[in-house]
Parts: sequence; C-alpha cells; structure tokens
Amino acid sequence: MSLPEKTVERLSEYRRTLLDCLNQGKSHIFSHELAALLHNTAVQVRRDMMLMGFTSMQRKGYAIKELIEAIGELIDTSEGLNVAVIGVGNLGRAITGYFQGKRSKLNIVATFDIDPEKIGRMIAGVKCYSLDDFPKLVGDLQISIAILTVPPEHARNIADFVASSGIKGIQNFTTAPLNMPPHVYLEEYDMITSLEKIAYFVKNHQG
Amino acid sequence: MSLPEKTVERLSEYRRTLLDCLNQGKSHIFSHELAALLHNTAVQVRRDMMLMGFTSMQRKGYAIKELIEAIGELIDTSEGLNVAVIGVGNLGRAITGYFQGKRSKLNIVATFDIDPEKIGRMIAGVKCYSLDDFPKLVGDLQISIAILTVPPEHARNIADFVASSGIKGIQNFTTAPLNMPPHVYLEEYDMITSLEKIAYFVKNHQG
DNA sequence: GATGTAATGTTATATTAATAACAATGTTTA
DNA sequence: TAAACATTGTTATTAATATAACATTACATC
Repeated sequence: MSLPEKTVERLSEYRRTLLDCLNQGKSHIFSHELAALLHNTAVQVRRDMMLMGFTSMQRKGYAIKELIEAIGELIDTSEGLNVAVIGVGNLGRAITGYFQGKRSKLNIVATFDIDPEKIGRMIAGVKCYSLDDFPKLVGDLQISIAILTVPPEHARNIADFVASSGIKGIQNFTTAPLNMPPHVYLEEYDMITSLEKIAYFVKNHQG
Repeated sequence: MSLPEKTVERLSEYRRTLLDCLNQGKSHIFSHELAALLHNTAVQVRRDMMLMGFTSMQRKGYAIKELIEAIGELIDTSEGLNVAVIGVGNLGRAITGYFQGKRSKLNIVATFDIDPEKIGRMIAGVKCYSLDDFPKLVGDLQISIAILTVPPEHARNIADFVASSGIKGIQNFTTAPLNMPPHVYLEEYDMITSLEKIAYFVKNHQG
C-alpha cells in the first residue's frame, strides 16, 4: 500500500532536482539524466517511478512538470502541513531560519520554549510561545509535526507531552532515544552518532 | 572485516547510554536492560556484541566499563579526530556550539568561511579562517573530517575543493547531493527530505 | 547432586533494499 | 521496410539488515 521509506526519501530529492530542471527550461528528463544529477543509478530511478506508478512518455523521458505534481500528490497535503519547533536553542533557531521560505507546503508556524526571556519574542519571523500553551496551539494553528531541539535530559518528558497533544509526527534532534506510541511517526537524527560513524569508517579507511 | 553501518551507529548510541549507567554506579548490564534504554531489542544488542566480538560475564551481563572501552577502541583513534565546519551560517554556528565539550575524541578545531566579516572571528570558541587557507590548515591542524554547511549552490565546488585537500570524511548538511571519490567517506543528511518523509507517513497515517 | 531457570552466543529465517537482467516498444537510419 | 538502437517497465537476483529460534552454560534451589 505505502511506499518504501527509501523511495519516499528519494522522491523528495527528485522533486527538488526536478524543480531546478524546470527552471532551466527542460520539459522532459531521462532516467539516466536524473540519476546523474543525484548520486544513484538509472535503474533506481525507474524502479521508484514504477513504485509510485508514474510512467514516461515513450522515448522522450519523464515529463518534469507532471512528475513534480505527482510527487506532490504523494507527499504534500492540499492544505499544507504545519510544523512547530520545540526548544529555541542554537539548533532550534538555525532550523527555524533554515526553513523560512524554503518549501511552501511545510511551514514552521510556531516555536516553543520554557525560558521567559524567549517567550513572546520572534525567532526568524516565527513567534515563540510558552510550552504550556502547546496543547491549545496545536489545535489553533493546526500543528501536526514537531521538531524537537531541547536539552537531552528533558527530551523524553517533553516528547511525551508533545505526543499526547495530538501531534502526528516528531523529528527528534536530541541524543535521547524516544519511545513513541504507534500513531506518532518518529524520525530520529543524532549528529554525534552520525559523526562517530564517519570516524569509524575513516579510521578503517574504506570509502 | 568491518562492521555493518547500522551496527556502528548503534555502538555509538550504546556507548552514550552506557556512560550514563556508569555514572549511576552500575557496573554490569543485561542485553534486555540496554535494549530497554534504547528503543530496540535484546537480540539486536546481543548480535551487535557478537559482531564486535565482545562477550559478557556469564549471568552478570556485560561489564559496562570494559564495553565502553571496547567501543572506544573501534570508533576512536588514540590521538582523537579533528573536525572542521565549512560555512558559518546559522547551522554551522549551531553545530559548532553543540559539539563544544561534548565528546573528547572528536574536536571541532576550526571553522571556515569566505565572508571577510566572519574570518578572524571566534565562533563558539573556535576560530574562523578563510576558506582559501583550508589546504594549508588541514595539515597544520590535522583535520580529517569536514562538516559542510554552506549554501547549496556552492556545495559541490566547495566539497570538491575540500576533498582534494586530503580530507577523509565529509558530513554534508546541504541539500545538494555530492559525488565524492571513493577514499572520502560521505554521509549526507537532508533536513527537508527528512521532514517531507515524515509528512508522507503522517499523511498515510501509519506509524 | 539433580532440576529449573535466566541469560547468552550463534545459526537460521524473514524482511527490506539495491542491483542486475531482459523483453517490449517505439525511433532513427539505412 | 528492416536493422540497429535507446529507453523503458518489470521480474529476478543479490546484498544488507532485522528478527526469530534454539542449544548451551552456569548459577540457584531443592
């Protein structure tokens, strides 16, 4: 029924690359061309197209505009998806700024913190609210995804609190591993682990 | 010969959790205890232990101190590994600050930018150099890993430049997909893709 | 000392993902 | 119009990863 995780990741990357192509005036693209722009193979591209049920124009390649739309239909929701950043430290601030104006269908609509100094301020154009008001604002602002950038020692509690407020997905940037109920889609990214992994493979020098 | 990627990732996570346990006065830990602290299973833990060739004290569980050291021998180098952050935007700054004093064997020793305003300044205690000086400083400061946080339109060129200076590993935080020679270990993390993936699975509500 | 038990290390199976193989189709070129 | 070619969609194979199954060990208890 639903697509493999890795395929979804690639679709997101395809779309971004395809938008560039469209801006350059291209209307169609071959599987091997798209593959070359990313770092994978033509077979992989074709297989992903097959999995999402998208077919090319024979001998002309894939119609770029249509493909972008097809990917959008899978990933985007018509109304767009609203995102909150929990924890306005350096990382939270950086992420909020990073996303501003990047993607139209994924909007960071609020940030949250417990520090009275920060509450009420604007962070890269987005207002910072008290974490206490989160449950109410989830409804008011239609927030469905939370990005967690709090100190690791508070991550579990805050994640549980956030999850119980009706959030559908959490992106965890803290080093604390979380345990979420099955109705919350959890994605974790651990910078330190990521770097230590590089260190291991650098040490055992195999690229 | 070398461990599977996923196992290496988990070893990094095990170690961090084990350090907490050690600080709490524990000396041994069972596979199911460690599994409960992270979000995986006892079998997975035992299999990882097997793969790294670490055995427990019969009936007492794994010796925490020894296990931490064993993981260290795999991941760390005795001299430590020096890391550079390329691109001192919000994200670069956040990452630099984030790592300060976190892990003793992975040190961010320099940041680089092309903006004359930033060059010479200190970023979270780390000096910012001109990117032009990178090849020289790689040798002087023994840098082996580069974290890339530059604007996506410059990512490819800068990555090639950085790779040709003798870097062994790159962590790419830009949205531009990179193509590196085989002797450079490349790890990519794309925040937007990550969030769009969450959006997809939230939309197709299956946790 | 025999029996039950808790935990391990390892082999076997299932799942997921990537790669390869190849027939089908339409285009070009002779 | 026939032959060669480029490109696709799909099935088949391989590789990587996670999960399950299970024999083994040593300790505790009777």
